[in-house]
Amino acid sequence: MNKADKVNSKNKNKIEVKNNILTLNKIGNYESIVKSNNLVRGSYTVTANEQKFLYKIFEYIQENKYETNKIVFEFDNMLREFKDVINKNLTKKQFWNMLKGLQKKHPDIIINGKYVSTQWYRLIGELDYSVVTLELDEYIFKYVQSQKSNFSKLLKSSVYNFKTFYAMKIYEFIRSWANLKKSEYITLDRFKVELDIHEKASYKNNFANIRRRILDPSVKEINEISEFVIAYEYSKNGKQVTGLNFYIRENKEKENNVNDAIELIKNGEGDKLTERELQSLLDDKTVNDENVKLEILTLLADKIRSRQNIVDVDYEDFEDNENSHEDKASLKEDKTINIDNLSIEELEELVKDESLDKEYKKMVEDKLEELVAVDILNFLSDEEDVTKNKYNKKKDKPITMAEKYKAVGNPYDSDFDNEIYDKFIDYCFEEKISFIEDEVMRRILSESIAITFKKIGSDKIQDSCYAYFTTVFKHMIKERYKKYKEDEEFKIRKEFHYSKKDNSEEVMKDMARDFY
DNA sequence: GTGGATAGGAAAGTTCGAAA
DNA sequence: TTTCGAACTTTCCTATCCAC
Repeated sequence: MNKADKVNSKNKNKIEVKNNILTLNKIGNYESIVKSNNLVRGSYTVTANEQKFLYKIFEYIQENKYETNKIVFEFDNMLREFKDVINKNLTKKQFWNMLKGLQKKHPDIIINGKYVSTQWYRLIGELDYSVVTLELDEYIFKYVQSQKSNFSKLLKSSVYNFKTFYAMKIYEFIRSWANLKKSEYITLDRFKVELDIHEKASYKNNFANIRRRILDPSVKEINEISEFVIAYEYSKNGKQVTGLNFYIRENKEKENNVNDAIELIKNGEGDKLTERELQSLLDDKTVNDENVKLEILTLLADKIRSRQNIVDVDYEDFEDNENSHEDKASLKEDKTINIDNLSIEELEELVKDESLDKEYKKMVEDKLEELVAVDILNFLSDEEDVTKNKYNKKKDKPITMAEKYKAVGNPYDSDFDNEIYDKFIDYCFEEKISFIEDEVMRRILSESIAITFKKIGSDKIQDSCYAYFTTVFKHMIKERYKKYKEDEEFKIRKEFHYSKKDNSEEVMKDMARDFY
């Protein structure tokens, strides 16, 4: 046993002895905070730090077995303890302002089955940073002080580690259900009320925002930090989301994983851990061994260093490479003809020249493709400039569906020309390009191609039309690639498709569509 | 004070399903 | 079957928070 282990072991003994003394003296549960479900299911919003302060007050009441709702504490002591749980510096002035700010907030708590608006506490005393007295609302005090029935136990190791208020609040819901059930249904309306978002414009008729900003981040945080693994799904009435089903199980793996990981590090096998696992260990407050922490940091630094040297050769063709632009620029200088000022006809002549340098020829072809694309756009638009999205302009009133379909056509229209569309798909596949398929795009494509055929009908224009769409879709692919490159799902899909080892046309088409 | 992260609001765009 | 409004999703901009 090395020195650090001895120190840790000694500390561990100290903690055990302390806990035993507390248990014997029935002083209280030092691992959790208890909160009435009437408070848990109340309707209120506070900031994450304010919620942590409230937890601190509740903890204070329960540890010191308060009998009255006047809570007295030394300002400096409370500030020190509070700074420990929020993990950041806070000046006395900031802490005082937070106390005053929280006083002004009005939670709706459940009293006799009904929501009643109240305030958390009244702040008694002067601004001298000495002793502070908080006079809690009598019901709030009762809901925290008395622990007879209908209470939820909140683990300190979870609540003090959450970063967002919504994660804390949803964790409280889960805690209030978890003793009884593996899943729980809550109506969306009630969920909104309890999170106090029912009157906020961005959540009122916007379930996507609730998912994106509340549900998904909170579930992620709860799964990473708390003793639960949760998931949710939503139920609908027609199109309208009406309720949420939460699925809950205990995260037994979490504790085991941490212990296993520490064991690996101690055995000198820490490099088997991923960057994410190491980061998670570093953030884990249960990891106290300074030697282990140092080793985690070293491993993490190595991982990051090695990652930065990796070149993604598979996809570099898609990259916008600064150097390649410089190469092209220098290439241009070597030539006597500057292609920037040439017309389509001149470029078409030039591209026929077989003596051209291969790279220079590619430049000429690209330029030609670009000019043809613009030409086709102008041709298709007649007088209007279709490169500008007419629906992006701000309007006094929103465009109706009738107006929209009048402009781009109704995709359910029976005149929709599937034959031309299918030809285009084949062309895309042969050229190894893919595209986003949706109703409006489908219609625009079909119409554009049809107009081109009808007006000119020559093979040349047909090729130019394809060339234009190729340009557009290559651009779309490039944009999507940038997003996908950072996306874990992309890697998983890639592995999945390669593992299929099926190169049939159908599978390849599906694959292309999936990727882009 | 500054800059990055997060939350909120608004508007454009998409999808679904009810009604004609 | 067609039309089109309601609900949902995505995107962009601004405000606020928070760490340095």
